[in-house]
Amino acid sequence: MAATAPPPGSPAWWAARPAPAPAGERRRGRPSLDTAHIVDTALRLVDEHGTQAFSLRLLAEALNSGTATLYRHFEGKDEILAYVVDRVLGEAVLDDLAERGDWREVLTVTAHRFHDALRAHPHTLPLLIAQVPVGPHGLAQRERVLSALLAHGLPVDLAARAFTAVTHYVIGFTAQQYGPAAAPDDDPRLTAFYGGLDPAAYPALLQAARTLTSVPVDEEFAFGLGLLVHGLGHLHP
Amino acid sequence: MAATAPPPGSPAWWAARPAPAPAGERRRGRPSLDTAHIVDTALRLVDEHGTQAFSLRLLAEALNSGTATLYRHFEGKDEILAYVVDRVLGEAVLDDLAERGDWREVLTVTAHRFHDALRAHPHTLPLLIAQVPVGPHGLAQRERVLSALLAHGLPVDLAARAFTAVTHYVIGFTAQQYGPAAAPDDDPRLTAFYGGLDPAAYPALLQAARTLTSVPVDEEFAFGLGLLVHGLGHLHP
DNA sequence: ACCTGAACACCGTTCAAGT
DNA sequence: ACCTGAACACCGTTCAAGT
Repeated sequence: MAATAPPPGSPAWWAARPAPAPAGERRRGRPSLDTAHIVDTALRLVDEHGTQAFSLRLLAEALNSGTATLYRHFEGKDEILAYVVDRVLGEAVLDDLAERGDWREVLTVTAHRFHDALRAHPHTLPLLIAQVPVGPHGLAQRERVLSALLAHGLPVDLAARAFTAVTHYVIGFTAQQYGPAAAPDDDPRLTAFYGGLDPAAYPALLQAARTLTSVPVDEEFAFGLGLLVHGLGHLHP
Repeated sequence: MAATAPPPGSPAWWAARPAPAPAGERRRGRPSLDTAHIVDTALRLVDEHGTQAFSLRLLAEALNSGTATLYRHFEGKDEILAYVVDRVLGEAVLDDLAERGDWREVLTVTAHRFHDALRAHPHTLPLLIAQVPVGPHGLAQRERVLSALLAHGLPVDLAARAFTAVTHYVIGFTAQQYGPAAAPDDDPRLTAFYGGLDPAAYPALLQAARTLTSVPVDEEFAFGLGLLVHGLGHLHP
């Protein structure tokens, strides 16, 4: 009867959490450590040291506690990381969307804000990918954006699909551009890498690389986003 | 002088590899294990057990060898996983792109093939996100697609940005839809999850969820892709 | 009742000892 | 010269012993 336990971060897993909406404290009365403080500290450590170097021992030490104590607040490392990802999504929530001029503006502003939030925490991107963003903050973001799109007259099916297309684009773009392995734009090693390729073997790629490296990344982000918004405008003026 | 070592999978790291183009064997003469066989086995294990459960001890056992032996072929776990990701990208390479009717078809076919390749190996998605796909197969894919787009008359700057926008969309979409934490479309727990949300707190989200769950995922993928291609057509007829 | 040191079974990586 | 068992310093997680 009891199927395999759902992986932390999946919808089924979040559904089993105490309360989807508020943060507050959880689990066994009023423990000595605040859960929000644990998540904040975990995010700071992931930002500073990366996912690889993040460990419960490191987290416990930063909290002046022991690893065993963490298990009184969370089920384990995966649960902590699921809350870290949701915390990052919380930074993408905008509450003035309804005041925007039209649905195009809502979508564009949402994408840029989401982009900024993810960019601020590049080491969390591989974690975000492994999860469906349906934690409390993820749901809040989705509700606000969809609500604003509907308020501006976009049909519900278009609004839903537009949200999916835009957020997926933002995640993919940010991950590739600012992910853990990405090089800075002006990294001489990147230039050296392309310069070291055989022009006979990669003619189109090298031609494109010359064009791309001269274009600011923000413009490239806006370009793809513009394609999506523009294409959508063709379906609903 | 010597900066910190570049992370495996980054452009700088790939640049330091022996040869960007061919596969073949590498490192210290002719070792007892074929590197391609190691990578194939590693991919199989990641597919079967997930990134989390994959370990060098598991890999060594599957190869009837010891973990120390693996270090005679690769620098470590990260390097093996970088090659695993590039191997998956190899499954997305198409070689009949030049025969397509126009650049729209090239882009659409590329996206679907990429989507299929990633979907076949969902556990590699978090790894792909952590990397810039500039291994041998990644470069081959990029070169072929760009070359076909140029051959069909797309200006080089549009071709480059279109490739980026489409691949990033595919990665983001596939990760969210088929990633390790994603639930199957028809998972009753997903329905239960949305059904358990407070309709007063999430009116727009629930309205959208009803629409979305009745739409096949493939159609949703095609929808976003269509937006990108259509938007691009507005810039270059 | 609540907390946690110390142990458990792992992990990636190294290296001296084998052949 | 090449290979690898066994060790090293970790890791996430558990639980009996402390307060």
